[in-house]
Amino acid sequence: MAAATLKDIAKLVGVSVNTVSRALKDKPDIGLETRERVKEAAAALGYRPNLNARSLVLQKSSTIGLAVTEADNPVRMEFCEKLRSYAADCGYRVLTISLTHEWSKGNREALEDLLARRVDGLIIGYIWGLTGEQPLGKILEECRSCNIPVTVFGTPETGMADCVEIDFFDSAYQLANHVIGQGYKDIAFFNSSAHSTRESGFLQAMAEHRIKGRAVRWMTNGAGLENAATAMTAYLKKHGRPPEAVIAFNDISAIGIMAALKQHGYRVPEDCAVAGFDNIEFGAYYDPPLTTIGFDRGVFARTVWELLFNRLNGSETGPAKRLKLHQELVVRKSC
Amino acid sequence: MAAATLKDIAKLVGVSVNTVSRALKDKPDIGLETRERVKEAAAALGYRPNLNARSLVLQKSSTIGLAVTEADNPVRMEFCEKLRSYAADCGYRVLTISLTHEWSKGNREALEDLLARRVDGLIIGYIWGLTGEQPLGKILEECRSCNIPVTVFGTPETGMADCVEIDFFDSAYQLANHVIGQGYKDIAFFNSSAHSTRESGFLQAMAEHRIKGRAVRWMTNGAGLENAATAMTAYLKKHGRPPEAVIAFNDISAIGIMAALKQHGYRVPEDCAVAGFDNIEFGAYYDPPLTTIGFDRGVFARTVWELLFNRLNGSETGPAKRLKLHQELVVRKSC
DNA sequence: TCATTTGACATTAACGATAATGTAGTTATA
DNA sequence: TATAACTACATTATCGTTAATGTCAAATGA
Repeated sequence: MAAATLKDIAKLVGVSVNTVSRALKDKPDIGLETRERVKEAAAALGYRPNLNARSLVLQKSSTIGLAVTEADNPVRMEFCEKLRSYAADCGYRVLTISLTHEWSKGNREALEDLLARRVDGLIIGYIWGLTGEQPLGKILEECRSCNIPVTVFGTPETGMADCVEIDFFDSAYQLANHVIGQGYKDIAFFNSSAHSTRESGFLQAMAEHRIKGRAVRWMTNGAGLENAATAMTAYLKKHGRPPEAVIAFNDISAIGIMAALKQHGYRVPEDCAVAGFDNIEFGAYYDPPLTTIGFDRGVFARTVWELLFNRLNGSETGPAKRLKLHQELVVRKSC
Repeated sequence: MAAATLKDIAKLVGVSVNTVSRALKDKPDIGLETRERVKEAAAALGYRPNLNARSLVLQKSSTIGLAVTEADNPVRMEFCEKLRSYAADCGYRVLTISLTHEWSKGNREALEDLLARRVDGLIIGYIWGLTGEQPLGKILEECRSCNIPVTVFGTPETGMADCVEIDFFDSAYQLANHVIGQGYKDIAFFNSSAHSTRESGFLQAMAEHRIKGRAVRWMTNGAGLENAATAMTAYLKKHGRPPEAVIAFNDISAIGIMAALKQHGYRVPEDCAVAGFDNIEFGAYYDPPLTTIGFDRGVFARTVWELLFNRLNGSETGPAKRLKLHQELVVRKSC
C-alpha cells in the first residue's frame, strides 16, 4: 500500500537490500542476471527512492533552496526557471519559496524550512531595504556556521555571502541620460521607499547635465501597480500637471503610472514620457510600449548559480565574492 | 561545523538523546530542570530538527506538493499563497513546483521529485489539454496505489482524483450575455487550441440570441501576450477590420489582443470591445480597464485545500469528488 | 595441490529522529 | 514492612538508504 522500498524489492527477488541498492545504481560486484531481475522488480513495484532517507545517510540532499520575493513577477519566474535548469545540469534539485519584502514571520519560517530540509546551499534574491537587518543577517550567520554556502543577489551586499549585484546605479544613469537626450528637462524619478541606488544614478546624470532632478518616494510596501498609480495621482493633485518625463522604479510601477496618467486624461509620451526598469514582457504590450532597461536573464542566472556551485564543490573557499552585472537600454515608444 | 543534532545537545547536557527529543517537544516524563537545560543547549547550538530524519521515522512528511502551470500568472501566485496559508494552519508545509502545459520530461521529473520526497498529498492545477493522457494519468495511478491523496483543479476531471472545477461554461455564457447585452452582434471568441468549455458557453449564449458566433483558434502553446497579439493581427489581415467585440480566452490574451488592436490604430472599446477571463490585477490598470470575469480566490484555495485535507485526515474515504465553482462578472470600460 | 585472488553476494553500522520498552530510585498504598 | 505505583530517566528498535566489511565458493597461479 505504501510506497515500495528496497526491502520490498529484496524480498521479491530474494537478495539482500544492499544488493538491490547496488544493482539499481549500476555499481560493480553485482551479477548480470541479478541486476536484471532487480531492475524488473523495481519497475514492477513502482519503486522510487526515498530522498529523505538518502539525504540522511549521504549527509547531503543535492538540493538547494531558492528564495525570492515577488515570485509573480515574470522576471523572477524566468530567473528561477533558468536557475533550476543550470542546477539540474549539475545534479542539484531546487526548492523554491517566495518571500515578501517586509521581513515577516513567514519569511523566516520559509527559510527555516529550507534549512530544516538540509539544503546544501541557499540562494536569496530580490530582498529590499533590510540589508544587515537582524532576521536575514541571523539566517546568513547560521548558514555560515553550518557551512551552507549562500549566494544573494538583487540586494545590497552583506559581506556575509557571495553576491551578484545588478548595477542599478549605472542603469539609472543610462536611463536618465536617454531621457535627457530626448530633450526632457522636468524629469521625476518615482522611487520606492528605501531603495536609492537607482535614485543616485538618476541624480548623477541630472547633475552632470545641470538639471534639477526630482525624486518622489511614494513610501509604500513595494512597487506594485496600485501603489504606483496612487503615487502619480497624488503627484498630479499636488503639481496640477505631470512632469515632462517620469522614470519609474520598475516596469510594473511604470505601467501603474501610465495608467494613472491616462486616467487623468494625459497622453504618453506626448504629455508625459515614462520609462521603467526590468524589461518585463508586459511592457512591450502596453500602450504605448514601454521604454525600459534590462539584461540577459540567462547570463544572470548562470552567474548566480556558478557562484554557488563553486562553493558547493569546494573550488572556491575564499571570502565572500561580489560581482556586478550590467543592463542595456530597450528604447520603445513611451519615452 | 555541520548542523547540530539531538546527539550534540545530549552530549552537552549529559542526558540521552531521547530525553532531549522529549524535552524539546514538551512531552511528559522529563524533569523541569532538565527540560530547561536542554532547551538552553538547543538554542545555544542553533539546533534545527532534521525534517528528513523526522519524516523517515514518522512515516509522514507533513508536506504536500503543489504543482501548477504558469506560475508567473498573478492569479496562480495568489492561489498558491492562500493555499500555503491554509495548509500551514493545519500543520502542513507546502512544496511548490511549476509545470508547463506541454507535458514535457521536466513535468514528470518535477512531480517525481515531490513523490520522492514523500509528500503526504498532492495538488495539481491548471493543466490543459492532456486529461487522461499517459503521463498525468500514470502519476495519478501511482499516487493512488501509494495511498497519496490528490486534488486537481482547473483541468477537466479524470475520475482518479478529487477535482475542483471552475465553471467556465457558465462563465463564458455570462460573459457572452453581457457582451450581447451591450448591443454587439459581430462577436469573436479568441480561443486557445484544445480548450473548448469556454467556447461552448460562448456559443450557447450566441445561439440563444440567434447570433452567429465566431470562434478563432490561434493554436499556439498557451494564451500568452504575444500569441494573442499575433492572433489578432492575423484576424485583421484576414478580415480587414476587427469584430465589434472580442471575448478572449483569458485576461492576458485580452491584453495582447487590445495591444494589437491599438497598434493597428483601432480604439477599444469604440472600434472593438474586449473582455477576458480571470480578473488579474493588470487588467484593472490597462487602458482601457478590462472587463472580465473572476472569483474569490480565497474561497477557491480553501475549497481545494479542504478537499485534500479531508483525505489526509481520513474524514473522507469515498470515491473521487467533484466540485464546481462559480465566477462573477467584473464590468469595466473595455466592454 | 594448496595458497591466493576474484566474483558475487550477505551482514553490519550509520545517518537523525521518534516510539516503545526497560530500569533505577523514590513515594505511596495495603 | 512489603509491594505496588510513579518519576525521570536510559536503552533499544525502527524508518529507508548507503558505505564499509565479511564470507564463501569458484577460478587462478606457483
